[in-house]
Amino acid sequence: MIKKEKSITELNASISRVDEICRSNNLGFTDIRRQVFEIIIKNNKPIKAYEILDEIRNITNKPSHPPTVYRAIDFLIENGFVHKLNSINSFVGCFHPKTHEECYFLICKKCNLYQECCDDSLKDRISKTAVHNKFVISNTTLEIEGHCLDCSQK
Amino acid sequence: MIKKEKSITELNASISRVDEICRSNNLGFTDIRRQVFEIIIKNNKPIKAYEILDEIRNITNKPSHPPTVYRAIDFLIENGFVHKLNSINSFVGCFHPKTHEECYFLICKKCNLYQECCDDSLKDRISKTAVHNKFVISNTTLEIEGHCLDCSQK
DNA sequence: TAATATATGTTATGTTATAACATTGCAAAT
DNA sequence: ATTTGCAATGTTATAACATAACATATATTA
Repeated sequence: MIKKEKSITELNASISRVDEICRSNNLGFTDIRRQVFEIIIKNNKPIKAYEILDEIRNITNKPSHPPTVYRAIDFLIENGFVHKLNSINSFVGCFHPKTHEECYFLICKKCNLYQECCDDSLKDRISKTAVHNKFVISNTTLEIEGHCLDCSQK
Repeated sequence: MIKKEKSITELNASISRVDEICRSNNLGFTDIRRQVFEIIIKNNKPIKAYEILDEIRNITNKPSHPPTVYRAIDFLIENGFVHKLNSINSFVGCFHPKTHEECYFLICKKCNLYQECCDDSLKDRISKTAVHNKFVISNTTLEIEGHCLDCSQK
Protein backbone atom coordinates (compact mmCIF):
# COMPACT_ATOMS: atom_id res chain seq x y z
CA MET A 1 0.00 0.00 0.00
CA ILE A 2 1.01 3.59 -0.17
CA LYS A 3 3.30 3.68 2.84
CA LYS A 4 5.52 0.96 1.64
CA GLU A 5 9.11 1.95 1.09
CA LYS A 6 11.03 0.36 -1.70
CA SER A 7 13.64 -2.16 -0.66
CA ILE A 8 17.22 -2.05 -1.82
CA THR A 9 16.43 -5.06 -3.94
CA GLU A 10 13.55 -3.33 -5.64
CA LEU A 11 15.64 -0.24 -6.24
CA ASN A 12 18.44 -2.23 -7.78
CA ALA A 13 16.00 -4.15 -9.91
CA SER A 14 14.56 -0.88 -11.10
CA ILE A 15 17.96 0.48 -12.02
CA SER A 16 18.89 -2.72 -13.83
CA ARG A 17 15.65 -2.65 -15.75
CA VAL A 18 16.27 0.89 -16.95
CA ASP A 19 19.86 0.00 -17.75
CA GLU A 20 18.64 -2.90 -19.82
CA ILE A 21 16.01 -0.86 -21.65
CA CYS A 22 18.60 1.79 -22.46
CA ARG A 23 21.07 -0.75 -23.69
CA SER A 24 18.59 -2.45 -25.99
CA ASN A 25 17.24 0.84 -27.30
CA ASN A 26 20.59 2.48 -27.79
CA LEU A 27 19.89 5.19 -25.26
CA GLY A 28 22.86 6.62 -23.44
CA PHE A 29 22.28 5.94 -19.76
CA THR A 30 25.11 8.28 -18.82
CA ASP A 31 26.52 8.92 -15.36
CA ILE A 32 24.47 12.03 -14.79
CA ARG A 33 21.27 10.41 -15.98
CA ARG A 34 21.92 7.41 -13.82
CA GLN A 35 22.70 9.57 -10.81
CA VAL A 36 19.54 11.61 -11.25
CA PHE A 37 17.47 8.47 -11.72
CA GLU A 38 18.94 6.90 -8.59
CA ILE A 39 18.38 10.04 -6.55
CA ILE A 40 14.77 10.14 -7.66
CA ILE A 41 13.90 6.53 -6.99
CA LYS A 42 15.83 6.30 -3.75
CA ASN A 43 14.09 9.35 -2.43
CA ASN A 44 10.91 7.39 -2.08
CA LYS A 45 8.88 10.57 -2.15
CA PRO A 46 8.35 13.11 -4.90
CA ILE A 47 11.51 15.19 -5.19
CA LYS A 48 12.04 18.65 -6.63
CA ALA A 49 14.55 19.56 -9.33
CA TYR A 50 16.59 21.78 -7.06
CA GLU A 51 16.69 19.14 -4.37
CA ILE A 52 18.15 16.78 -6.94
CA LEU A 53 20.63 19.50 -7.84
CA ASP A 54 21.69 19.82 -4.22
CA GLU A 55 22.25 16.08 -3.99
CA ILE A 56 24.28 16.05 -7.18
CA ARG A 57 26.43 18.82 -5.77
CA ASN A 58 26.93 16.89 -2.56
CA ILE A 59 27.82 13.70 -4.35
CA THR A 60 30.17 15.14 -6.92
CA ASN A 61 31.62 18.09 -5.05
CA LYS A 62 31.67 19.93 -8.33
CA PRO A 63 29.70 22.94 -9.46
CA SER A 64 26.47 21.78 -11.05
CA HIS A 65 23.75 23.83 -12.62
CA PRO A 66 20.01 23.57 -13.18
CA PRO A 67 20.21 22.66 -16.87
CA THR A 68 22.23 19.56 -16.02
CA VAL A 69 19.44 18.28 -13.82
CA TYR A 70 16.59 19.35 -16.06
CA ARG A 71 18.20 17.71 -19.07
CA ALA A 72 18.59 14.45 -17.23
CA ILE A 73 15.00 14.69 -16.04
CA ASP A 74 13.83 15.35 -19.60
CA PHE A 75 15.63 12.27 -20.80
CA LEU A 76 14.16 10.16 -18.02
CA ILE A 77 10.65 11.44 -18.59
CA GLU A 78 10.83 11.04 -22.36
CA ASN A 79 11.69 7.42 -21.90
CA GLY A 80 9.12 6.79 -19.20
CA PHE A 81 11.57 6.19 -16.37
CA VAL A 82 10.28 9.02 -14.24
CA HIS A 83 7.13 11.11 -14.10
CA LYS A 84 6.49 14.68 -13.20
CA LEU A 85 3.76 15.49 -10.72
CA ASN A 86 2.49 18.76 -12.08
CA SER A 87 0.45 19.59 -9.02
CA ILE A 88 3.53 19.76 -6.84
CA ASN A 89 6.35 20.42 -9.32
CA SER A 90 8.07 17.26 -8.30
CA PHE A 91 9.40 14.11 -9.84
CA VAL A 92 8.92 10.45 -9.05
CA GLY A 93 10.41 7.26 -10.40
CA CYS A 94 8.40 4.86 -12.45
CA PHE A 95 8.65 1.28 -11.29
CA HIS A 96 7.25 -0.30 -14.38
CA PRO A 97 8.57 1.74 -17.29
CA LYS A 98 7.40 0.90 -20.79
CA THR A 99 4.55 -1.23 -19.53
CA HIS A 100 2.00 1.56 -19.89
CA GLU A 101 1.90 5.00 -21.43
CA GLU A 102 -0.06 6.86 -18.83
CA CYS A 103 0.54 6.79 -15.14
CA TYR A 104 -1.79 7.97 -12.42
CA PHE A 105 -0.91 8.87 -8.86
CA LEU A 106 -2.15 8.96 -5.32
CA ILE A 107 -0.18 11.49 -3.30
CA CYS A 108 -0.44 11.74 0.46
CA LYS A 109 -0.32 15.35 1.59
CA LYS A 110 0.81 14.42 5.05
CA CYS A 111 3.61 11.92 4.65
CA ASN A 112 4.33 12.79 1.01
CA LEU A 113 4.52 9.18 -0.01
CA TYR A 114 2.92 8.40 -3.32
CA GLN A 115 1.69 5.46 -5.25
CA GLU A 116 1.14 4.75 -8.90
CA CYS A 117 -2.42 3.68 -9.56
CA CYS A 118 -2.68 2.80 -13.20
CA ASP A 119 -5.60 0.40 -13.25
CA ASP A 120 -7.11 -0.32 -16.61
CA SER A 121 -10.62 0.51 -15.55
CA LEU A 122 -9.48 4.04 -14.84
CA LYS A 123 -7.64 4.22 -18.10
CA ASP A 124 -10.69 2.91 -19.93
CA ARG A 125 -12.93 5.42 -18.25
CA ILE A 126 -10.68 8.31 -19.22
CA SER A 127 -10.41 6.95 -22.71
CA LYS A 128 -14.21 6.71 -23.00
CA THR A 129 -14.58 10.27 -21.81
CA ALA A 130 -12.17 11.40 -24.49
CA VAL A 131 -13.96 9.44 -27.19
CA HIS A 132 -17.26 10.82 -26.06
CA ASN A 133 -15.86 14.29 -26.54
CA LYS A 134 -14.21 13.39 -29.84
CA PHE A 135 -10.89 14.14 -28.30
CA VAL A 136 -7.58 12.48 -29.12
CA ILE A 137 -5.45 12.09 -26.02
CA SER A 138 -1.75 12.72 -26.15
CA ASN A 139 -1.07 12.72 -22.44
CA THR A 140 -2.97 12.67 -19.19
CA THR A 141 -2.25 14.17 -15.82
CA LEU A 142 -4.12 12.43 -13.04
CA GLU A 143 -2.94 13.29 -9.58
CA ILE A 144 -5.13 12.43 -6.64
CA GLU A 145 -4.09 14.26 -3.49
CA GLY A 146 -5.32 13.39 -0.05
CA HIS A 147 -4.43 11.17 2.86
CA CYS A 148 -3.25 7.62 2.86
CA LEU A 149 -4.63 5.06 5.30
CA ASP A 150 -1.97 5.59 7.95
CA CYS A 151 -2.17 9.34 7.82
CA SER A 152 -5.94 9.52 7.87
CA GLN A 153 -6.04 7.31 10.97
CA LYS A 154 -3.77 9.57 12.97
CA MET B 1 -18.08 20.62 -28.10
CA ILE B 2 -14.68 21.86 -27.23
CA LYS B 3 -14.37 24.58 -29.83
CA LYS B 4 -17.43 26.48 -28.75
CA GLU B 5 -16.77 30.01 -27.58
CA LYS B 6 -18.85 31.41 -24.82
CA SER B 7 -21.42 34.00 -25.84
CA ILE B 8 -21.74 37.36 -24.18
CA THR B 9 -24.94 36.10 -22.63
CA GLU B 10 -23.22 33.11 -21.13
CA LEU B 11 -20.41 35.27 -19.81
CA ASN B 12 -22.83 37.68 -18.19
CA ALA B 13 -24.82 34.83 -16.74
CA SER B 14 -21.64 33.42 -15.28
CA ILE B 15 -20.67 36.71 -13.71
CA SER B 16 -24.15 37.18 -12.27
CA ARG B 17 -24.09 33.70 -10.83
CA VAL B 18 -20.80 34.34 -9.07
CA ASP B 19 -22.06 37.70 -7.91
CA GLU B 20 -25.11 36.01 -6.46
CA ILE B 21 -23.13 33.26 -4.76
CA CYS B 22 -20.83 35.83 -3.19
CA ARG B 23 -23.72 37.95 -2.00
CA SER B 24 -25.48 35.04 -0.35
CA ASN B 25 -22.32 33.71 1.20
CA ASN B 26 -21.00 37.02 2.40
CA LEU B 27 -17.93 36.88 0.23
CA GLY B 28 -16.52 40.17 -0.92
CA PHE B 29 -16.66 40.14 -4.70
CA THR B 30 -14.43 43.19 -4.90
CA ASP B 31 -13.42 45.15 -7.98
CA ILE B 32 -10.13 43.39 -8.40
CA ARG B 33 -11.64 39.97 -7.91
CA ARG B 34 -14.37 40.74 -10.38
CA GLN B 35 -11.89 42.10 -12.89
CA VAL B 36 -9.68 39.04 -12.63
CA PHE B 37 -12.69 36.75 -12.93
CA GLU B 38 -13.95 38.58 -16.01
CA ILE B 39 -10.52 38.52 -17.64
CA ILE B 40 -10.30 34.80 -17.05
CA ILE B 41 -13.71 33.82 -18.34
CA LYS B 42 -13.66 36.22 -21.28
CA ASN B 43 -10.31 34.86 -22.37
CA ASN B 44 -11.97 31.66 -23.42
CA LYS B 45 -8.66 29.84 -23.21
CA PRO B 46 -6.49 29.04 -20.23
CA ILE B 47 -4.72 32.23 -19.19
CA LYS B 48 -1.54 32.75 -17.21
CA ALA B 49 -1.20 34.85 -14.08
CA TYR B 50 1.17 37.33 -15.68
CA GLU B 51 -1.10 37.71 -18.68
CA ILE B 52 -3.88 38.61 -16.30
CA LEU B 53 -1.52 41.07 -14.65
CA ASP B 54 -0.79 42.70 -18.01
CA GLU B 55 -4.47 43.07 -18.70
CA ILE B 56 -5.10 44.58 -15.30
CA ARG B 57 -2.32 47.08 -15.96
CA ASN B 58 -3.84 47.97 -19.31
CA ILE B 59 -7.31 48.38 -17.88
CA THR B 60 -6.39 50.40 -14.84
CA ASN B 61 -3.31 52.27 -16.05
CA LYS B 62 -1.96 51.92 -12.56
CA PRO B 63 1.01 49.95 -11.29
CA SER B 64 -0.11 46.46 -10.34
CA HIS B 65 1.91 43.65 -8.89
CA PRO B 66 1.83 39.86 -8.92
CA PRO B 67 0.41 39.45 -5.40
CA THR B 68 -2.67 41.39 -6.40
CA VAL B 69 -3.43 38.92 -9.15
CA TYR B 70 -2.45 35.83 -7.22
CA ARG B 71 -4.61 36.85 -4.26
CA ALA B 72 -7.60 37.35 -6.49
CA ILE B 73 -6.94 34.00 -8.14
CA ASP B 74 -6.66 32.33 -4.74
CA PHE B 75 -10.02 33.74 -3.74
CA LEU B 76 -11.62 32.62 -6.98
CA ILE B 77 -10.16 29.14 -6.74
CA GLU B 78 -11.06 28.72 -3.07
CA ASN B 79 -14.65 29.43 -3.93
CA GLY B 80 -14.72 27.28 -7.02
CA PHE B 81 -15.11 30.09 -9.54
CA VAL B 82 -11.94 29.31 -11.39
CA HIS B 83 -9.61 26.35 -11.66
CA LYS B 84 -5.91 26.04 -12.12
CA LEU B 85 -4.58 23.77 -14.84
CA ASN B 86 -1.43 22.48 -13.22
CA SER B 87 -0.07 20.96 -16.38
CA ILE B 88 0.16 24.35 -18.07
CA ASN B 89 0.29 26.77 -15.14
CA SER B 90 -2.82 28.49 -16.33
CA PHE B 91 -6.25 29.40 -15.08
CA VAL B 92 -9.72 28.83 -16.46
CA GLY B 93 -13.16 29.91 -15.40
CA CYS B 94 -15.66 27.47 -14.01
CA PHE B 95 -19.05 27.67 -15.64
CA HIS B 96 -20.93 25.75 -13.03
CA PRO B 97 -19.40 26.72 -9.71
CA LYS B 98 -20.62 24.99 -6.57
CA THR B 99 -22.31 22.21 -8.49
CA HIS B 100 -19.39 19.83 -8.10
CA GLU B 101 -16.19 19.71 -6.12
CA GLU B 102 -13.85 18.28 -8.64
CA CYS B 103 -13.49 19.42 -12.17
CA TYR B 104 -11.74 17.58 -14.97
CA PHE B 105 -10.45 19.01 -18.20
CA LEU B 106 -9.77 18.30 -21.83
CA ILE B 107 -7.17 20.71 -23.18
CA CYS B 108 -6.40 21.02 -26.86
CA LYS B 109 -2.70 21.53 -27.42
CA LYS B 110 -3.25 23.09 -30.82
CA CYS B 111 -6.00 25.65 -30.39
CA ASN B 112 -5.69 25.89 -26.62
CA LEU B 113 -9.41 25.70 -26.10
CA TYR B 114 -10.48 23.60 -23.19
CA GLN B 115 -13.56 21.89 -21.90
CA GLU B 116 -14.69 20.77 -18.51
CA CYS B 117 -15.53 17.07 -18.49
CA CYS B 118 -16.89 16.26 -15.09
CA ASP B 119 -19.02 13.19 -15.78
CA ASP B 120 -20.08 11.18 -12.80
CA SER B 121 -18.79 7.92 -14.20
CA LEU B 122 -15.32 9.39 -14.22
CA LYS B 123 -15.74 10.75 -10.75
CA ASP B 124 -17.01 7.36 -9.56
CA ARG B 125 -14.12 5.56 -11.14
CA ILE B 126 -11.59 7.84 -9.47
CA SER B 127 -13.43 7.51 -6.21
CA LYS B 128 -13.38 3.71 -6.48
CA THR B 129 -9.68 3.76 -7.17
CA ALA B 130 -9.14 5.80 -4.05
CA VAL B 131 -11.28 3.51 -1.92
CA HIS B 132 -9.50 0.50 -3.29
CA ASN B 133 -6.24 2.05 -2.11
CA LYS B 134 -7.72 3.13 1.22
CA PHE B 135 -7.06 6.68 0.27
CA VAL B 136 -9.08 9.75 1.27
CA ILE B 137 -9.22 12.26 -1.56
CA SER B 138 -8.93 15.94 -0.85
CA ASN B 139 -8.46 17.15 -4.38
CA THR B 140 -7.91 15.72 -7.83
CA THR B 141 -6.03 17.02 -10.81
CA LEU B 142 -7.22 15.45 -14.03
CA GLU B 143 -6.03 17.16 -17.16
CA ILE B 144 -6.29 15.38 -20.46
CA GLU B 145 -4.14 16.98 -23.12
CA GLY B 146 -4.44 16.23 -26.79
CA HIS B 147 -6.33 17.40 -29.84
CA CYS B 148 -9.94 18.34 -30.20
CA LEU B 149 -12.01 17.18 -33.15
CA ASP B 150 -11.37 20.24 -35.29
CA CYS B 151 -7.66 20.26 -34.66
CA SER B 152 -7.16 16.55 -35.19
CA GLN B 153 -8.91 16.75 -38.57
CA LYS B 154 -6.60 19.42 -39.93
C1' DT C 1 41.81 12.54 -38.82
C1' DA C 2 38.22 15.31 -39.89
C1' DA C 3 33.37 15.61 -39.56
C1' DT C 4 29.34 14.73 -37.14
C1' DA C 5 26.44 13.91 -33.43
C1' DT C 6 25.42 13.59 -28.60
C1' DA C 7 26.04 15.06 -24.07
C1' DT C 8 27.57 18.27 -20.69
C1' DG C 9 29.39 22.77 -18.74
C1' DT C 10 28.43 27.53 -17.94
C1' DT C 11 26.33 32.02 -17.83
C1' DA C 12 22.52 34.41 -17.88
C1' DT C 13 17.85 35.12 -17.78
C1' DG C 14 12.95 34.02 -18.17
C1' DT C 15 8.80 32.49 -15.76
C1' DT C 16 5.90 31.47 -11.91
C1' DA C 17 4.77 32.39 -7.19
C1' DT C 18 5.04 34.04 -2.38
C1' DA C 19 6.90 36.37 2.04
C1' DA C 20 6.71 40.31 4.61
C1' DC C 21 5.29 44.52 5.89
C1' DA C 22 2.75 49.05 4.97
C1' DT C 23 -1.55 51.22 3.94
C1' DT C 24 -6.36 51.78 3.17
C1' DG C 25 -11.16 51.60 4.02
C1' DC C 26 -14.97 50.08 6.28
C1' DA C 27 -17.77 48.35 10.15
C1' DA C 28 -18.55 47.26 15.00
C1' DA C 29 -17.73 48.57 19.78
C1' DT C 30 -16.99 52.15 23.04
C1' DA D 1 -17.20 60.74 17.04
C1' DT D 2 -13.36 57.92 18.08
C1' DT D 3 -11.05 53.93 18.48
C1' DT D 4 -10.38 49.32 17.43
C1' DG D 5 -10.25 45.47 14.54
C1' DC D 6 -10.38 43.28 10.32
C1' DA D 7 -10.37 42.28 5.45
C1' DA D 8 -8.44 43.77 1.30
C1' DT D 9 -4.97 45.89 -1.31
C1' DG D 10 -0.40 48.18 -2.26
C1' DT D 11 4.46 47.62 -2.49
C1' DT D 12 9.08 45.80 -2.30
C1' DA D 13 11.75 42.16 -2.52
C1' DT D 14 12.89 37.62 -3.32
C1' DA D 15 12.03 32.63 -3.61
C1' DA D 16 11.18 28.73 -6.53
C1' DC D 17 10.96 26.67 -10.96
C1' DA D 18 12.69 26.35 -15.67
C1' DT D 19 15.06 27.29 -20.14
C1' DA D 20 17.85 29.87 -23.90
C1' DA D 21 22.12 30.27 -25.83
C1' DC D 22 26.56 29.29 -26.52
C1' DA D 23 31.03 26.88 -25.27
C1' DT D 24 33.31 22.59 -24.50
C1' DA D 25 34.02 17.80 -24.33
C1' DT D 26 33.41 13.09 -25.70
C1' DA D 27 32.16 9.40 -28.74
C1' DT D 28 31.17 7.60 -33.43
C1' DT D 29 31.92 6.89 -37.94
C1' DA D 30 33.19 8.39 -42.71
